[in-house]
Amino acid sequence: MARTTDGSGIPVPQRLLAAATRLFAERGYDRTSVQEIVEAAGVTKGALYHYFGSKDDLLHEVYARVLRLQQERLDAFADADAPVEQRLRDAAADVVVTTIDNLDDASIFFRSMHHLSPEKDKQVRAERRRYHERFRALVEEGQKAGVFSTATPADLVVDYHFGSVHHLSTWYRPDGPLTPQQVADHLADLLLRALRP
Amino acid sequence: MARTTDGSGIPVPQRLLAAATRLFAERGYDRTSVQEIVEAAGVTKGALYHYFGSKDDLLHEVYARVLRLQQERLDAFADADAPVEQRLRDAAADVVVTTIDNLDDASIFFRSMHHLSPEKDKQVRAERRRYHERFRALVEEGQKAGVFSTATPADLVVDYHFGSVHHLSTWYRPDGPLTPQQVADHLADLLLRALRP
DNA sequence: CGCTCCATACCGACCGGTTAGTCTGCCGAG
DNA sequence: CTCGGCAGACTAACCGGTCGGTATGGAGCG
Repeated sequence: MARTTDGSGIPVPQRLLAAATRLFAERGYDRTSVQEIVEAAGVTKGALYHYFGSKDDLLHEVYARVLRLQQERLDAFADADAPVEQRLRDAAADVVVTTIDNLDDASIFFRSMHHLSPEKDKQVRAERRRYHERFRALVEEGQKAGVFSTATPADLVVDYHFGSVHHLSTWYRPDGPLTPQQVADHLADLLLRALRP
Repeated sequence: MARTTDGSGIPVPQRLLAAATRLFAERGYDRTSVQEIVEAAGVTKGALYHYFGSKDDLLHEVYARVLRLQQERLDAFADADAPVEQRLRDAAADVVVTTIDNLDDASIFFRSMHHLSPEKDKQVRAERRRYHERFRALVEEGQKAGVFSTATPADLVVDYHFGSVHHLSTWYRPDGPLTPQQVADHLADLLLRALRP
């Protein structure tokens, strides 16, 4: 049996990341001590600093994972072979479902950006920008094709929708009346309805 | 010359609140030390703890101010003598303008709620709820009157719009191409367009 | 008018406690 | 024997909050 696992069979780095994610979402980055993270992961500081350069690194890893996941999904929907209305609707709904499925990541994402070191912050912003622009391109495509209204600049439309995604971690509760898919359908519908010519 | 002012003529408690607001928005609540606040306000800790019970109290004051302001404005627009479409549009646009005019407060508001003590958090949540429900009532009124679509539950519509307001502090820059009023008109327009039957 | 006295406003050294990060060394696998 | 993987005691830097002390303006009184 390798030393890198305990009874759970999950490697130490991933256990640390999972514990950090949960705690960051629960109490916030600054209110979570390194000691708490390692205790939750069942190791000690030595292990943490063996795999990660700093507490900040841990946060950055959370961001990197979320960004990679969302970008991949958006690309898949945007590249699909379907009318632009359908592709936008699918992408808009998917980001909602994915966000709800990873609400911890989402609340960390939007609440703790300012805790990243300047260089990591720059990197994260660059990746977010890529994501935003891919989404905007979808809106612009529909506008040029005449199926979406041009009354509102595409940038604003994208920020409008992401605002609601951003906001999810504030109000969505898994034990509420709506399933993630239902919320996603409603929010995507609102977006598409706002874009009707 | 009274001791409660320096050359600026602004009383100490307000100077402390202003300094705290700026610093909380800039670096976050936990990253702002009490020492930094009192230095920025040109006083010492003795003065701060003379007027405020704790650092937490300072944060609570920021929340109280924002909530009072927004609630007053919403009530005024909602009680106006105009068609419901107009009242909702005005209220939706106004909250955007007011938020942009106080972007520091806004970023603190949505990023630092979890730093409030449980009782203060409860109080703030209760006031937010009142605000949310007043807004929702407007949407429901329009839905019952048949001027708004009933495809989406009113609660979700409200969360959708507030998501975009919430999001403003992330992307809006005063030196950008759009004035606060233009952004507000666009966002209110998106809301009303999404609500077309 | 002048003197006393006190509430208010504020100062700043200090305290107990916490924190991120370091470092030395053990341990078991290959 | 060696080396990655980890333990855990340790440190230096803060941090929020306290507290005894000081200065000032005005109220009350003779």
